[in-house]
Amino acid sequence: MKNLDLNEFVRAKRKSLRLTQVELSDKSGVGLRFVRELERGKITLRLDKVNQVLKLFGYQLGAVQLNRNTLLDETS
Amino acid sequence: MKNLDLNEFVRAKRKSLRLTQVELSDKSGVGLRFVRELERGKITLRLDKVNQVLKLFGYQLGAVQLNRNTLLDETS
DNA sequence: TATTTTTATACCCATTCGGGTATATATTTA
DNA sequence: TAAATATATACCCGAATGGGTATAAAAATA
Repeated sequence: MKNLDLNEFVRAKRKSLRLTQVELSDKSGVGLRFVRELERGKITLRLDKVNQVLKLFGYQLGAVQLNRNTLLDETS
Repeated sequence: MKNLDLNEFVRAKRKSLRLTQVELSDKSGVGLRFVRELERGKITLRLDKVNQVLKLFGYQLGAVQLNRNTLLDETS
């Protein structure tokens, strides 16, 4: 199954910083292919690689409750 | 302050349900070795496998903010 | 329209995850 | 104490990740 908006979150954050996938790849240190697979919603990615990207945005992976309406992006 | 690490979270949740690693392995469908590596804090795990475990607790992986110096911790 | 930029697929392949299993080391219980 | 249970560590190995690269397609720009 798709990975809970994580892909959309990354894409939105990247766009908000006006970065291309190539630039995000360079800045985060992960491969370009990884950035693309991440934004496309691949679910078998490695935790450390995802965190490497999220760290640029000031985020990291953590356990969040299901059921709760997290459809709203509270980036305010 | 660190937001309860994923490995500690899993272990705490498992203990609260009075499950052994073997039982968690069976119920979640991941291998026993994976459960142990997860609770030991291995960072190169796969997203889908971690989510397979978290789902049992009603959680899943998501992007959470770093540098949360506010005191509104909902940690048990 | 044409050009440029960005993103999507496909391929090769070294690295390594993750399952299973066995053994060793706690930890708990009688 | 011993016995039972739980957890940690180590090994083999198939399968898949992720990097790099090339090409195609799409989107943006003039």
